[in-house]
Amino acid sequence: MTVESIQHQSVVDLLEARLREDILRGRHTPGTLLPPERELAAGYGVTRTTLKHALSRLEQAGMVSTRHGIGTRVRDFLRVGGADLLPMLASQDSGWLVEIFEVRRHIGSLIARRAATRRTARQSRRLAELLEAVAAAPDADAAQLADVEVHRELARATGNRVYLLLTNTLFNAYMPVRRALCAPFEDPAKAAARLDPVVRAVIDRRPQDAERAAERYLRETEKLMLGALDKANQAHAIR
Amino acid sequence: MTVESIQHQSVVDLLEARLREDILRGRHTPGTLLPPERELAAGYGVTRTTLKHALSRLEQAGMVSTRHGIGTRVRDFLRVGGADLLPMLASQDSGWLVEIFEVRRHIGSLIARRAATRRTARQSRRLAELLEAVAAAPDADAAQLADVEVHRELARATGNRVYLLLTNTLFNAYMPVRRALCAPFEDPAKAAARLDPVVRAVIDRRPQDAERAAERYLRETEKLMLGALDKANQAHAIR
DNA sequence: GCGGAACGGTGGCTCAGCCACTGGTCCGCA
DNA sequence: TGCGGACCAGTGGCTGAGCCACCGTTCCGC
Repeated sequence: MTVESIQHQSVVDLLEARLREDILRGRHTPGTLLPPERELAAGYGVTRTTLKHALSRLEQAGMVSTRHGIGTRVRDFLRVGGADLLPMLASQDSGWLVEIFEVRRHIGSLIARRAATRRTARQSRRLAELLEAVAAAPDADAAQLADVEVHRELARATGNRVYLLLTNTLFNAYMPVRRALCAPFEDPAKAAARLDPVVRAVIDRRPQDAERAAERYLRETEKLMLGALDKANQAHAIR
Repeated sequence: MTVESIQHQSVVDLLEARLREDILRGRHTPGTLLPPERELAAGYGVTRTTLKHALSRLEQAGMVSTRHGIGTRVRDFLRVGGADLLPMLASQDSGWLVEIFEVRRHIGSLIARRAATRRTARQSRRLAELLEAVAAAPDADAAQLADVEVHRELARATGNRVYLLLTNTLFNAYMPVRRALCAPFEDPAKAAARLDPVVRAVIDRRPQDAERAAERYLRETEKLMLGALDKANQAHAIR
């Protein structure tokens, strides 16, 4: 049993999730003012202090903006929000996953190409090690996490720290739902074999090949993930 | 003088900024526990409640992680953090700007290419309008904001909402320092002229041209921005 | 020797209250 | 009648004290 599987949902966490959901579902329209804090807190059955903690997080996430003496306004977050909204959007509506994967594919290819021209010797060694770790993973879950590490190292090998942060953002986006997406890693050895051409091309400094291999790898992985997801959804629908 | 005339920096805002700075400057090493909340609050001269608001934001930003009964640990945010850290990193150290621009160039080209194949008729019209708005901007500041709108619409024209969020993230990263980067927009008409080939190629559905034009536009703009920044830094150093 | 109870320390959350900011109203003066 | 300033009601900002829940350790009794 891993640490992350059991999340202690604190009151603030729950409240935040609920507020977010109410906003995403359109109960509070973008552009309008939320009810006063005292009223809202009473409505959700919590203290104003607790409500403020939750609102404060939503504000930092860019979903609402608060002004002293005025109130709290729901922002048009799809217009001005950043990629850090993705985790909550993805767990709310799986339509986002398709779009996330597409972008991941494009950017992943970019990263692989660039890593192939910039990687250091040390990073080559590390990539080889991490690929080994994928193959040696005891189960799908561990393989999935090991796979993420390989991609993090690829991003690091671009020599541009922003690529690493971007990769993290995209991974974070499907971390909350990753359990449903571990199909490609059921057989860790095969997963490692699919990933191998990418790592090899980067180590051998073949940018074009690296780009193509990454594109291919990401496309295959995506297909397996979404295939499993569809199947699950169908089973769910039948039931 | 009471408060900063323009900025409404609340206590929580200031406290958050200060904590962040202390972490970024290495006063609290990643991996270690922060002092207990009661102690930390006393140290900063605020209530525990207020401190918690600030910590709660930092936690959501991925810079610290709090566990009940244990304490608050400083996370290795460069390893696991997302792109939403960029605004604070960029305003802390201008070295980030160079890397942000590079990624912006790569992804901007990607977006232009894709927009050229996917844009709708409505989006074409809107792009043309927004380009007009850049040319008609009264000053550099307005031109810069109008320019951002064009890029947002380009991202929207990819048909993939994740690209819009990503674009927002990258823009947000240099929004805090954008005043120092308005050099390319001193002459709004010229700025619009530089941007014109990109918009035109997208409207005409010429993906390859759009990609190249975007690459070129972003490279030029970047050069102007960083050139102005260097000059400012030199002047600053001399003084 | 070992298992469970107790303890000290930590964060989670509540409560009641006062302060500060905003926008509108209303009154007094010209 | 027009207008400017004082006032007021409503809103978020912040406080301080307090209690609860959780964790790791220690210590005691079996």
